[in-house]
Amino acid sequence: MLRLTQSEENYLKAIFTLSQDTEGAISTNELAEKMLTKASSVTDMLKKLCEKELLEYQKYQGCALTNEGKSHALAIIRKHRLWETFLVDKLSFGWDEVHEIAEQLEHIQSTELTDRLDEFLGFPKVDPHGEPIPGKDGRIESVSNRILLSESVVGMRAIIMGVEDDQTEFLQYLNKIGLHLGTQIDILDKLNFDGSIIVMINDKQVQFSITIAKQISIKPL
Amino acid sequence: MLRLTQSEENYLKAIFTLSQDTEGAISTNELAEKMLTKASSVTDMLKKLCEKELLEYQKYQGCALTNEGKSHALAIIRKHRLWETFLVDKLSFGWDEVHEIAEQLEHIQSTELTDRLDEFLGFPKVDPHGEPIPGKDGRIESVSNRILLSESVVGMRAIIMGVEDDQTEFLQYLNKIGLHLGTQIDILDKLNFDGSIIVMINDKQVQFSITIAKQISIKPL
DNA sequence: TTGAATTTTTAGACTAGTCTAAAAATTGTT
DNA sequence: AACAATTTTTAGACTAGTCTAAAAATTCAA
Repeated sequence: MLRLTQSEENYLKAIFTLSQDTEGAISTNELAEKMLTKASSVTDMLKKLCEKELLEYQKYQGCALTNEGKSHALAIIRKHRLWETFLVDKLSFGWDEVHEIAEQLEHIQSTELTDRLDEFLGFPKVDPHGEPIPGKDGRIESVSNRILLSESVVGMRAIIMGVEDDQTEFLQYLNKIGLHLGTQIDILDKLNFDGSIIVMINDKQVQFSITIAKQISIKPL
Repeated sequence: MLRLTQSEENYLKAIFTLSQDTEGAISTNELAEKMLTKASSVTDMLKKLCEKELLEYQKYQGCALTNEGKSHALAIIRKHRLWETFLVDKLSFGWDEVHEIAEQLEHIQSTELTDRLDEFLGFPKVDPHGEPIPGKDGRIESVSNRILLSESVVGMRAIIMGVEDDQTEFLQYLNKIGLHLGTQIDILDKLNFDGSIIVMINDKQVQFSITIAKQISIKPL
């Protein structure tokens, strides 16, 4: 397998995740924003990754991962989520403390290590934030009837199934209001003018902005 | 604490280990050989590390770590040895399979992670090769009456206490002849002309060159 | 459908780390 | 103490990844 730099790996991962909720090609600017870098840097990297056949790229037309590129991205995501699971399950870190460390650990090169870690953890299906962990073969087991909190309807009762993992402060906030994986919630109301959602959590009312509601996934009961 | 690149960390570690068995300053060439690089590259790096006050360096006079530099080096060695212990104890790797992976893991930046790993492993005192693991504070507990096999005398009976960890093939060879930590050996003979040592291991006679004998440490019984 | 706004690319520069080749300093030997 | 051998440094170049500023392409709106 092609050996990649950390930077190349980070680009692949970013393109993959952006592709998850975007139809068609990913634009240079979109990617630059995600990578906290400049469009010109992105262009350079796209040329290089295209050269290596990890993605398709045509000037001014954005990019899309090839199968090769996708499987690289999935391998990195697999490592990231396995390491997060290790940190929480074995080293007792909080779910809000592991993202940064996993960002480093995901670049460790050794398939053997990854697979043994997977086994050591008991082949977990999801990471501490509820995100599915891709298998050895890169397959992600589809998670049943999950929707975003932003797509819920008033009156619904649901279970918290997953949250975005990349903002420490967001996770700390969830901790503070007592929201964890498996927590039961009731959708009390939605405000039409700004999309805010009012939710009952452990007998307390909490209001989520639409931005937050898009970062939480739930399973309706 | 000062943030260092992987390359800078590798130089510090190399200088530290070379200093262990060399009196006075480490020469540029010596370091270049250890780092598998050119003397000119070493000179550049020494200037940079001197600038950062991690070592003392004067043109043509070699270098020596400052206390700051030493404690950085010890922190990296601590991480390396803890990760090796993790790989062998928890993920069932062989002692001959872990060096390369630990070379990557030793650069993960998180003191919290290191200390929790230490705890998870039960605060081990030595790694799978018998090398002592520096503590949080950088202190290495002195290992009692260990000598190099090369310094043994004929007729001596001893226990294997440690081996160099950085050559996979050497470790595989030791596996093959049934030599592990704790194995008992008898020194049968030493050949004056080349320094070879003939040893009895599990009722089998084995001959070690002086080069090998310097990479094995023992405790006389 | 054309001109303005936006997006994207190019050109050129910078840093970190490395290299080769040549110059300079040190060391060793007589 | 002087010269030869060795070691070390300097000078200049290269790659990867990034940046700024300017040019080019695309998109959008009147």
